[in-house]
Amino acid sequence: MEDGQRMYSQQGGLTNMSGNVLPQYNMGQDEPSDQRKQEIGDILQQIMTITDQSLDEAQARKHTLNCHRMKPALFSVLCEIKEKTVLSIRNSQEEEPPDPQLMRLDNMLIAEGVAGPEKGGGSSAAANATAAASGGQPDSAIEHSDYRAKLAQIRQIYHTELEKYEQACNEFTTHVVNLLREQSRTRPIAPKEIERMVTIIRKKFAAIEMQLKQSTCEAVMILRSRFLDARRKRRNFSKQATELLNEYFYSHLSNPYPSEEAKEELARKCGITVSQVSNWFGNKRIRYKKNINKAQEEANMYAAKTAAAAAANVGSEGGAAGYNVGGGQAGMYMNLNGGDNYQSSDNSVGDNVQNQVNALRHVISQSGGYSSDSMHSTPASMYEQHMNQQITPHSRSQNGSPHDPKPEDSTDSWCAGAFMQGLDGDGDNYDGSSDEPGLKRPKI
DNA sequence: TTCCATGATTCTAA
DNA sequence: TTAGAATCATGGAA
Repeated sequence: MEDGQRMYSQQGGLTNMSGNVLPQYNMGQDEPSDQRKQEIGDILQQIMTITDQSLDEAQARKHTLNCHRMKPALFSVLCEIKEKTVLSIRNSQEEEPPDPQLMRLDNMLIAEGVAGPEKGGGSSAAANATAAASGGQPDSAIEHSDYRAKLAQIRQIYHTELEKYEQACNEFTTHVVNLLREQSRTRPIAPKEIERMVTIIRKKFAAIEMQLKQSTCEAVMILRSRFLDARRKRRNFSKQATELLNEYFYSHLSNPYPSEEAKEELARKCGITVSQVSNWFGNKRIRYKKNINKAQEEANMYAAKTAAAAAANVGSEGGAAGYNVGGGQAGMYMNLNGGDNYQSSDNSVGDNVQNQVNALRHVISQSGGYSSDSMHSTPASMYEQHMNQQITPHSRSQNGSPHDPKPEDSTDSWCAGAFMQGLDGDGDNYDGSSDEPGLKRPKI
């Protein structure tokens, strides 16, 4: 109230804090100046001591003050002072830009389908996420619905809490505004000051809102990692898929790097993604090298299996059917040498093709298909000759990846020479890869 | 419960 | 960009 006392100018008029003379309110021009001073001094004194009085006394005093004829003038002065103060505070608090962290949280919640419009939000986000992670696995639908349900639960909790928060914020703001308006009857409170108070309250509540959003984001992240993390949802490939992959691998043992087309074909046949095919071959190569003894057993098994399958196929179709082994797993295996399935991209011939050819020769000769001699006068013989010329260690795949194993070192890196000797028994190291695109094993 | 197989990921090098 | 290597994490058999 020191300020109030300073409001008196030495000239006897009311001044504001800047020392400007304030307008003379209806104080009665005929009253002596000393008396006016005395009255205002009394009012100020009463205001100063009002807090020392009992509640009843204060109420009575308040009423008296409210009815005092000088009250409006004094109130105006105090309002002006307050306005100046509030302005200075407000000027120091410029409009702040939106909190970037809050914006990030908002964006993420919208992207995840938790915030924003319900229509398709959570479910479509879940669908996209699961579709991306599942790679078309059959059980993805179950996990998708699970994920969707959990996401919907999070969404519901988030919206409930947000509603509570908004309600609490509004209630508290209304309460404070009403309180300030009530108080504005007895003390100068400018509307701008009330606005500022509302802003402060909302800012405080915004911190709570941020926590809510952050917690929700964390929950969504945990949900995603739990449901969509591929490692957690690893499933072994079907037996048939593994068989197909192994057949391809062991038939291309000297150069087990399927081209993109071959990968796509394998992926399609195995019901997995191209990435999974790539992963499988990556793992297979490294694990084959690490445990070559076991791998040899496996390779022998596949070679025998393939030869048997081919023999059965040829036998069932009669000798004239010859090399048409395009159907079935064995067919795929054999077709690697020039059939329809895998040859088109890299023209590589199966490493153990010699075994197969020998087996086929044996079976076909027994079934009267053709003799060893007859082969030399048929297109098959040309193919055979071609293959026999391909004794160069290994070919690179046709797509020419910079990391394709070089012919010189691929044998070493794969120990394929020794392994193929184990398979062939004749040390042929049969690769049969062709640099001539489009050379296909003709049907006999 | 333990151990092994296996699919996926990450990092590094070429 | 791809392959190799190491590693992680899970599934499944013993």
